[in-house]
Amino acid sequence: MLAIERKNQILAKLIMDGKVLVSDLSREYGVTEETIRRDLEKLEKEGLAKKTYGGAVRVDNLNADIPFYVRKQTNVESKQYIASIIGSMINDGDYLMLDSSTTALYVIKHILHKKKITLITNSIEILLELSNKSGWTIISTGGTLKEGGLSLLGYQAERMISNFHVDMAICSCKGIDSANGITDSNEQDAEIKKAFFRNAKKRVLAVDSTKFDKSSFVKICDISDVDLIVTEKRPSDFWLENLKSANVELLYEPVPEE
Amino acid sequence: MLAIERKNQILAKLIMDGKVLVSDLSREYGVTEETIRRDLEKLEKEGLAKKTYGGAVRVDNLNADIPFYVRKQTNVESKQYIASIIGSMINDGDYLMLDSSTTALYVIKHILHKKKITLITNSIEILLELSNKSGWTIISTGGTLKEGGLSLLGYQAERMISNFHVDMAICSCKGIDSANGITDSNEQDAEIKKAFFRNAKKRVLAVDSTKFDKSSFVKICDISDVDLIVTEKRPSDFWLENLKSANVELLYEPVPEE
DNA sequence: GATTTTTGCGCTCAATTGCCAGCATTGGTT
DNA sequence: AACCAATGCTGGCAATTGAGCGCAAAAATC
Repeated sequence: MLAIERKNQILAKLIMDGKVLVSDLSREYGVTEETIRRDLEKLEKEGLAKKTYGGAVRVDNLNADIPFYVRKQTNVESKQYIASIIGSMINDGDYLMLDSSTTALYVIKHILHKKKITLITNSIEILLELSNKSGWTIISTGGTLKEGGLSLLGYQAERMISNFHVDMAICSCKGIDSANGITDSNEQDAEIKKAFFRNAKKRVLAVDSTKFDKSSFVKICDISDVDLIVTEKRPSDFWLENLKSANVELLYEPVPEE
Repeated sequence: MLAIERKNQILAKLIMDGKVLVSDLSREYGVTEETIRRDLEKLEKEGLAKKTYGGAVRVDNLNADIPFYVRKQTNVESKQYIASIIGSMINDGDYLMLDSSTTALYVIKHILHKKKITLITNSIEILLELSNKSGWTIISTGGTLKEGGLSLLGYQAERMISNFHVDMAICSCKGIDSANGITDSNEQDAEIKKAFFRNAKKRVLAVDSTKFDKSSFVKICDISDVDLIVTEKRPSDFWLENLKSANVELLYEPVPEE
């Protein structure tokens, strides 16, 4: 038996059982315990096992599996909070559009208990999250896979979006600024968001407070083009006034559910 | 014996058995171990093997890196083998369509080292697998997420597919039968495969040998409509004759690469 | 027939494994 | 809490086996 084969089998056993014992493995493979320890040592170096006295245990680094998830998850609490507010506005039977943001994914997690949701998204993570969901209608925009990301972009996606009209579109952005409006860091993402907003009755922008007074390269739309902005804490008086005059609703606290 | 011939036989053995030993192969082919090592070196460069002390193992991170969807992986060896044959037919710069089958996913894993591939797929797993790939163009068909699955279906997907024309479409099926042709278990999947085939110059059907003489509910197309069938072992004389008269190419062994 | 590719040989280097001695950890006992 | 025996761990060493490299011969290709 090849050394690597033994190592792989140990890994498989480790994954299945959660733990392995040096003594067992030594007997099972007919090698000395030192050899087993050296195998476990390698697995530990690869981040797949954690050695302990007498054996090793599994290390559950599901995050490490899908490299995409490694991206920096900034402001998780803010995004969760924003997502919970948005989630509380969604009702059974709603028709939604969601972009490919972390916040959108959190929104999904908050509304998993709702019935008969129909949604259109360009996020592959959302599709994955919902692959076991029954009773919903989940439509992917299709399009070109963004390099190094899990979102679908391009004119095919835009055209697909244009075929649908929904109650509410939920998008995020990179910056919101009174001079430049709502902006994103690249054209393709911005175009998708434009398309979402074009085809939704209610346009919801999810932005954590760090995005205020920032602007990025590509304009998505004017501030007055969105219907509702959801953030995680009370913006400055300037912004309250600004949004009010632009006739944009603002939420930074949970809404009482019906 | 030609060097390439030996290399292909080693590959076949590797895929079927999961591993090969340098010492065995050296004895079996009557060449020195260096020669075998050089063969394995080439296979490793092509991404088809992983050299290790004493031999080589199949690139079998496949089982390890799809931890969530631990769906029953039937006939893994057959599918791997079929995928390697198909993979060897794909060249840098090719335009492909791939359906949402396990075999298609394996094909992807076998061609990760190719350059500038453009592909269209309705498989979410393939999108995931390729989310970190740079230099390729990866297009999702979009469409409705299949309940309990990771594929995209529906007329939106079909329409997206109809916008593209590719060199080769690679699909699987549930059954192939001389009376009923090529069949699948549900209409939506079948429609997608029809669309793939409609828009491809070369239509490749990947079927493990258990699918022969089976038929399912929905017809995809006639046997004579496909250009190439790839399977993992020599079908019966009846089928050889049948496919020959239908003018369908058949492969069940690795093809010599250029 | 010339050129490129493949193969074999001899050599050195590297990897794997087992063994052993000494040290650390554990769990139970006083 | 201190102690002790059992079990496990670590690091060094040696033996075995495989790997890598350069070069020359053989084979295939043009």
